[in-house]
Amino acid sequence: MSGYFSILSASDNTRNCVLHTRAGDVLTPTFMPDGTRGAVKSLTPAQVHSTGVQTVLANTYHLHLQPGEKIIARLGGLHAFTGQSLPLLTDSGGFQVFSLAHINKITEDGVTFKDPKTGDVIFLSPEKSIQIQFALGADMMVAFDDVVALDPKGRERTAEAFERTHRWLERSLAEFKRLSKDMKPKERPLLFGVIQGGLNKALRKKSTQLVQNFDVDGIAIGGLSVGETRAEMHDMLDFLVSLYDTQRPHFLLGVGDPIDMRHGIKRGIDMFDCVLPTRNARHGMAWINGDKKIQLTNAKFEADTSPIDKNCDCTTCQKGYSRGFLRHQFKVGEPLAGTLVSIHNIRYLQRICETYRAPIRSAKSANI
RNA sequence: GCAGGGUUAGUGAAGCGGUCAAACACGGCAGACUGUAAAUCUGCUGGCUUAUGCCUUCGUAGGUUCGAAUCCUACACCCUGCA
Repeated sequence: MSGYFSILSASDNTRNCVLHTRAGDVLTPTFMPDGTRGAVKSLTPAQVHSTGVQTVLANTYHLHLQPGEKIIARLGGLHAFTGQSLPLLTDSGGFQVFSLAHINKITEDGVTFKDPKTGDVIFLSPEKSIQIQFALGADMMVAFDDVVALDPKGRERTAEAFERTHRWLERSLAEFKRLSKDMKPKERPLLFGVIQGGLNKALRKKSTQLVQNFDVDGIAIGGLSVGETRAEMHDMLDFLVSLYDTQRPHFLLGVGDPIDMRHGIKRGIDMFDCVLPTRNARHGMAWINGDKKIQLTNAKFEADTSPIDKNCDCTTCQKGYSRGFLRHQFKVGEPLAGTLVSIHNIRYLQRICETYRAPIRSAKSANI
């Protein structure tokens, strides 16, 4: 924790900070799109950049499986490989333990996966995950955690996953320190530990304290947006806000609905990542002013000449692509439609973050 | 001209006496999607209406039968051989 994180201002629990990564500074609050396999689906790095995004995610599990970190390292590391100069954050693969749950075995040592496509059996552990993330060349990393669903079956495992996540964090951090010990402070990546505990507040509180007792650079909140109701998620964010170490960044994993982001930002969250803006874009959904959603594939847009949102400053809306055009491209299966709406949706989320950044800064400078 | 095959809902295509308003696919309409096994998945898709209801449909017109998309006859159109 040596000067990599600066708080510019804070108003109530909404924060305006700068995260200094080895690949550049990131202003928060910020939304980071998911480029799971090395690309934000359907977008070029330049298109991603056009949305004002400052960081892109990639996934340890998926890239390990294909093409493998050795190939990526040979191709120059994640930045050169993906053509993305922005700071890159890799997720640990912990979420895949959860999302691919029916094809894995979890032991204390780690997790055994079977690739649903190739049948390849692979093993992931806290050490392995960190090693892969180093090999990939990530600027920010996430410790390998144990995520559980919030359905009845998952809830039975909440305590177990909670405890294991902390044991795994200890191992993740040890491996992280081992692999970064020869790096200069400004050259080393940042590591986020993950809070778990399901919807159990006592466990969540304990988890927050335990994770923050470790020498991790950032706090990630995991295990939310995995099937709970919006009220349950918001309630947990309300509960956690007073428990965070304010001197470290707070990263809410997997949340990217506008309403949830606004709720999170007001409760101390600095960073978000989510597949929602891009996945839903490919499925024809666009957010418009007021956090409302429109389904561009709907017949009513057939002859609609207006852009997705006339108040939007994204390149898709600025270039005047009409709803009617986008609907047509969706109906004929043209990938361009998903691309154009992905740009719009990511920009929409990024603009939400900017609206929470700007007022705080201007308020502060006004006070000065 | 002769012989054979075919004509089914928006399209393609099953069905070959009752359990057929008619499989399935596509198309159409709508919904879902929150650390991406996701350009995916789900529902509806003759009409009226929402009921274990009625009505109209399987090229056209007749017929057989308690009952026909399914059998018979004629006609129309299409395809393939032989002339």
